[in-house]
Amino acid sequence: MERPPPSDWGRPRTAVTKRVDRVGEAGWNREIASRPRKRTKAIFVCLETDMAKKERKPDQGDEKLYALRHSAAHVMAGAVLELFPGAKFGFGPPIQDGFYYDFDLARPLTPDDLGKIEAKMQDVVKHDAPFQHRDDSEDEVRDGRVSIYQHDGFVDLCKGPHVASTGKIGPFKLLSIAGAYWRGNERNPQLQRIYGTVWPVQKQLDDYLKRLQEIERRDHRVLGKELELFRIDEELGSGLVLWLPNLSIVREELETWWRKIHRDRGYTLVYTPHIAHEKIYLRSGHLEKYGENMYGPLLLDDGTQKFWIKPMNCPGHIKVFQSKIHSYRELPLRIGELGTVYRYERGGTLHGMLRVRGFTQDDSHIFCSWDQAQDEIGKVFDLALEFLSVFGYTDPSIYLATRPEKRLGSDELWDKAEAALKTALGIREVAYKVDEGGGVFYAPKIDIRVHDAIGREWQGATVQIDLNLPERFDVTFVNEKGERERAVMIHRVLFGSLERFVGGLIEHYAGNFPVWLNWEQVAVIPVRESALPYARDVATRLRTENFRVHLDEQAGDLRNRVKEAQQRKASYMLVVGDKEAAAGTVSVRRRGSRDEERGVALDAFVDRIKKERESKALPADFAQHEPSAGDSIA
RNA sequence: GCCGACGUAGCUCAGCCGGUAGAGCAGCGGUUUCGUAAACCGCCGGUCGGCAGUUCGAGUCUGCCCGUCGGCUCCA
Repeated sequence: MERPPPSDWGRPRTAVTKRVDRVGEAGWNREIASRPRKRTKAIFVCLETDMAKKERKPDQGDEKLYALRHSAAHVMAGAVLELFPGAKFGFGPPIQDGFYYDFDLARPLTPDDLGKIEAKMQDVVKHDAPFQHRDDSEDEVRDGRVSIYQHDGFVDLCKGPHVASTGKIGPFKLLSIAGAYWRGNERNPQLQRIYGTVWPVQKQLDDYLKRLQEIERRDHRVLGKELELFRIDEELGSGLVLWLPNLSIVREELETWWRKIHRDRGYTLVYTPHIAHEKIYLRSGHLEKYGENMYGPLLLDDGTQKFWIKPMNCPGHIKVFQSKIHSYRELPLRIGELGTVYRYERGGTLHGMLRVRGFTQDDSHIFCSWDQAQDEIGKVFDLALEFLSVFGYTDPSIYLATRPEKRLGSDELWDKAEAALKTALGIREVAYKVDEGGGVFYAPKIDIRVHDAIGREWQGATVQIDLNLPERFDVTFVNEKGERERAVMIHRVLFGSLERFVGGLIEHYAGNFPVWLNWEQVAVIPVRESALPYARDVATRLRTENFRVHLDEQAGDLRNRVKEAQQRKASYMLVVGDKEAAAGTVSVRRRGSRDEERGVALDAFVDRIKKERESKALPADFAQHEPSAGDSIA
């Protein structure tokens, strides 16, 4: 079946086309043409547009890696063209750890094709054909200069840089096939994208592939099954998470701690309903702006009453605030809730616990005056950093996301809000990057992104100044002059959603939770039946200290029972036999370790694990890996 | 939602060109009493994602739907 070509592709020609209409947002405007077979197989035109002149993105690698990835992408494109005559080409940029290239082909690619393409690429690499650069061409182009790279019989018109010759391309591997919209716009036709990776030396490729395996091993969906953490049941509904008993314990601990740190910081914790009358979502603008994602309506009283399931907690918190008139003396008023919301996300976007349809936000709305706003933002900011560091997330980077093109509220308000965020960051002297236009339609925001144990970046916390709802709901307080004044509404989350956060934690810890969160803090394993009474005493003692203990009463091989405790990810295994019973000691073995520490006094152990629990210490088997070596060549 | 792949017992997977399901682990019942990552024997367990269709006959072929996975788009 022939798919229609992307709408703004050029017609095949015998020479480089001169039709260059406009510069796309993606930066590279290109036309495709084909030349007589023998000499030239395909031609790309890359104009030097503003975007093209822009610096490389940091994750595309330094200049050498960029060239390597870029060159591999072009060699791949050449190989694809040989195997699929008539193939058309989209973009093929370097990306973090590799490259991709988009193609329009007569038939869908299969995994087998990847091997064939790889083989062709190997041939080209063996050939060691030089990448030749020409700075102009015989072709007319309205604006910009044409820059051509050529290797073998294959001509690329693009800006480079490339490696000197195809032989300089290091070990590579094609990884996956995926669909991708032409120019990233979902109204456009879809192309087939091949992802690949390439490295200067074999060891780096091996390391990278090992890292991919490590990521797979940590996948929260896999660990979620193995450790009985959560389940998503088709019959119950996709995107809806069942927290199994083990993970429920983790959540309970997190929530308890969350409540404590919020009460300590002057937050008022509330509960609001899960469904609400249509009126409120008409007023808030949610139905208009967000209706497609909302569950509902629920029709009652013959359809005259409409209710919707809440997708956000803000309207409820505003109603809490408005339950009485507030004096400036009461501000800032910090209203917080572990608020469960439901959003109908498109099917293809769901992903384990990281992208679901029902989730609980640790949501807070801070109502204050403009004078107080930057101070409040600063406090949230400090809290967020403190909070994230407890989990061992490191190397936070801060982004200030400013007004997007499509937005609500006057420029004057946006100026004020952005200024408040900036000042808060400035006072704390933190380095931050500006994400121009990255704000949401109703608010500029500060995002905190952190790195996990294997160097991946996660969205940590976000702070926004809402410019929409205070107006719509006429949220006010009484100022010192006795006048009603518009309140500022700061919206913030720390976890984001508990589902996403905990899903991320599973991967971050690789299932090895610290003592304070672990569902099985101690496994008590008697060597044989004769030690069972003592084992019971040990378990009882620990339970008195509020530890979660698994007492292993089954008969069987000790080795096997230790293995099972390791597999359940118990933080500690206490093996007790007749010797321990006589001495009042335990033999301590830590999760992940093959060594045991014998003859530890029970009291000493209790003391140790209590300290570990109270300090929320990261587990001994937690290792912070180096961030991806990926972006430069040492 | 879109492109592609996939969907067999609680889990991981086998099942050749269509002839009416098989293993390991888990579970259960025994046996084993054993000092730190898999003791032995037996048993139970499957509307082969769902609904249609082709066929004498479908887990195997076709269509639609649901779900999952890799991405795109979107996002907490």
